[in-house]
Amino acid sequence: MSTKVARLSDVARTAEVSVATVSRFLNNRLQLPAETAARIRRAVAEHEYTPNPHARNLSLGRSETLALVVPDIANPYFARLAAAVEREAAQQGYALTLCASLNTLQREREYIARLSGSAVDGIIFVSNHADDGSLRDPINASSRGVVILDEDVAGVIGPRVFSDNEQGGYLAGRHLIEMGHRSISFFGGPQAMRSTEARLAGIRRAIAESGQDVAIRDAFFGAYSPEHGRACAARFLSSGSEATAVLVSSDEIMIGALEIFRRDGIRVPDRLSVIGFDDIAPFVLFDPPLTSIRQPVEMMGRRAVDLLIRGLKGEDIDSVIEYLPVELILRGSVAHPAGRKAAATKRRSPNRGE
Amino acid sequence: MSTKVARLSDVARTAEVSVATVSRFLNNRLQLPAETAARIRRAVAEHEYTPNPHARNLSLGRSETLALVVPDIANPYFARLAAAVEREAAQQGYALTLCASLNTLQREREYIARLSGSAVDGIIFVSNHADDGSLRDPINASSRGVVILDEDVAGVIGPRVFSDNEQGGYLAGRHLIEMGHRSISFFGGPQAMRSTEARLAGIRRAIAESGQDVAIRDAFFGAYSPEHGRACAARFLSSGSEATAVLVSSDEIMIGALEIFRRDGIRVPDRLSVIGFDDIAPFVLFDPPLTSIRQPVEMMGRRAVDLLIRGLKGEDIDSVIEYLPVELILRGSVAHPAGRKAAATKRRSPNRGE
DNA sequence: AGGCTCTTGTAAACCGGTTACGTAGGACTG
DNA sequence: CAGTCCTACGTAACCGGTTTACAAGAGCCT
Repeated sequence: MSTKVARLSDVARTAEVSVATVSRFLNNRLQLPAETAARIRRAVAEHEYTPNPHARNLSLGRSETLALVVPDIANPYFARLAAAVEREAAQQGYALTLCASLNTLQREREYIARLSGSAVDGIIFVSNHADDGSLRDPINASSRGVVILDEDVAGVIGPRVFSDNEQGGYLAGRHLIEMGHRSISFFGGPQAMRSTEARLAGIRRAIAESGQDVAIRDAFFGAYSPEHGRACAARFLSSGSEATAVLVSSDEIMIGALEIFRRDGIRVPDRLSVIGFDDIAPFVLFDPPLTSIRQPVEMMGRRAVDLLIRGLKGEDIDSVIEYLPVELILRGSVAHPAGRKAAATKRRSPNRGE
Repeated sequence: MSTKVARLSDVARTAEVSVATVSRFLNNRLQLPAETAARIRRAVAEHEYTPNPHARNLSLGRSETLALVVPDIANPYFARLAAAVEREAAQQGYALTLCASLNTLQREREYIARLSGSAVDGIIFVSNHADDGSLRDPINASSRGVVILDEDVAGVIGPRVFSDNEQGGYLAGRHLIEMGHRSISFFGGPQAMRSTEARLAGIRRAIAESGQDVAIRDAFFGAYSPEHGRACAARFLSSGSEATAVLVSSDEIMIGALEIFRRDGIRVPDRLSVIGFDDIAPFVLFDPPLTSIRQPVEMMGRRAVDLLIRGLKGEDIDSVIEYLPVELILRGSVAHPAGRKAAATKRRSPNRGE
């Protein structure tokens, strides 16, 4: 066991050629006669040579590494996103550096600054709150490729990948209206965020399209968190809302809201219908199984990586915006509103609403 | 906006000193008279200089980066672990590279090999299956620091951090026995794994300690996956098992098992008591809320990082093994076995078993 | 004045790759 | 036979930091 790890020059000496020859040969930038090639290969094997990545990075000016900035990987939604990103990155030969921003502007900016240096080749940026502009500038100043994923950061020049939130709101709204609801509540994310606005707009489109007299009552906005969900539910109940159904804008909010509804004995869907958004948590096993809009999380992760890498390779992707398709998963948490006929309460999804 | 990013030599020239002076000054390895220091600081600011990380890494031979090898980040258990690891690493000034092994030996070995080069300073290794020895050798050959986390890899020389699985099995077993169960089933993880063996041993200890005549019936072993959970439940049911309670060895297995139990109308806990392990999923909201052994996931992640970094700093940590304390969270999925008195069916945890 | 130690700084050698440019020798060409 | 091309490599200049070895001048002592 040698104490020292082999360098390129060791291999070159053993193979009796120059370092340039070895380097170019190993990087397939040079054809060599079989005999020389064999000598090099033998020397590589003998020394158990692997190129030093730091040297390689410095020399090439890149590291074949991407960074993912995400509010919190413990959150199952971001965990899934991260898994998809990692998979696609690995497949394309890139490593992935994970950066948890904990949803604070300060840490987001820190990461942007650090990564912009040239620690990584590109950045996938997922934020979870409205930007006051102090994110836009550092991102645009970054010399690296950046793709915005999942939630918009206004004013950033560069590609974006979202799920089709508007369509999600629309599908949810249409379903509720079809089921007979005429007064719908909305437990939303932060008010200033695009995802929130888009989902609300989708509900409105569904309402307009239905031609029915449907009202959105008690729309609450706040963080994508169980706390906010609890607060929504509490305010909803104490307001004596007349809404018969509620669209809950994320799994996290849902978890908090259900806790309160359950505590207060609000039966779902008998007394109140609920429809979720994200569909990451094992909602099949909830009581009742939750009808939900499913976000195309895997696809989002993969598309973001793919775009980023294409950008690194020189393609012009700055103006790409993608809206990936959501899906309505029918389970048991939406029924006809109380007081109406309870026929056909149970329906099954044609796709895979287990 | 300069097209070129500033280098150390640019700063040096502007400050009218040599690069060495700037470098040492910036790394606090040199006291300078106020006037010179100010000149350098001014030059740094003017050029918006940040050291090139690749060059720094090459020169220093380290990258202040750790790697986390984990079967699958989409799995909430590993997601939580990853979050804890990232947080602690960030706090100590290290970046984190994420590597998903997808639980395949091949990818695990690939990662070990790649990372051993010197891409990262240290590795936290989490596997999820029994090793046939082909992991042990590359890990031991690695020039980097490695800490084994969560699941043992036999024969590896180095520090380890586990949860106290034996104690988890014991707490679960004791609880079931106290509730009156005399025939207990075990839906385990892979048979050859330490975590599985330890949990089983814990149940046995509880049985021995109780002095009662308690039997472990229908112990099934397999992957930590919903599929395995479904299979366990199906075999359990078709075998007409006499067990009145089952210890389910992970959230994932639980999710699969509950699916089958629910489908077949097995009421929990009336007909069958279940107790989980991990307690990551939002089991509070399940029907019924699940009693579970909670693993100290955050602590595990942080301890692993802390150990690793201490090792990198030269401390001798090779023989450290830590077993972090688990906790029994009482909720509603364990009752007295059918046929017995149903008194005191509901109990609350003294800690925080909400 | 000569010899010391500090202070402040420099020049140059690393770290370990990649690559632009060059060249020696043989084959082919007109 | 000179000119040209191709093969098969070698030399040395990068990439951008850190650090060792060393020096010039200042202050101080004897």
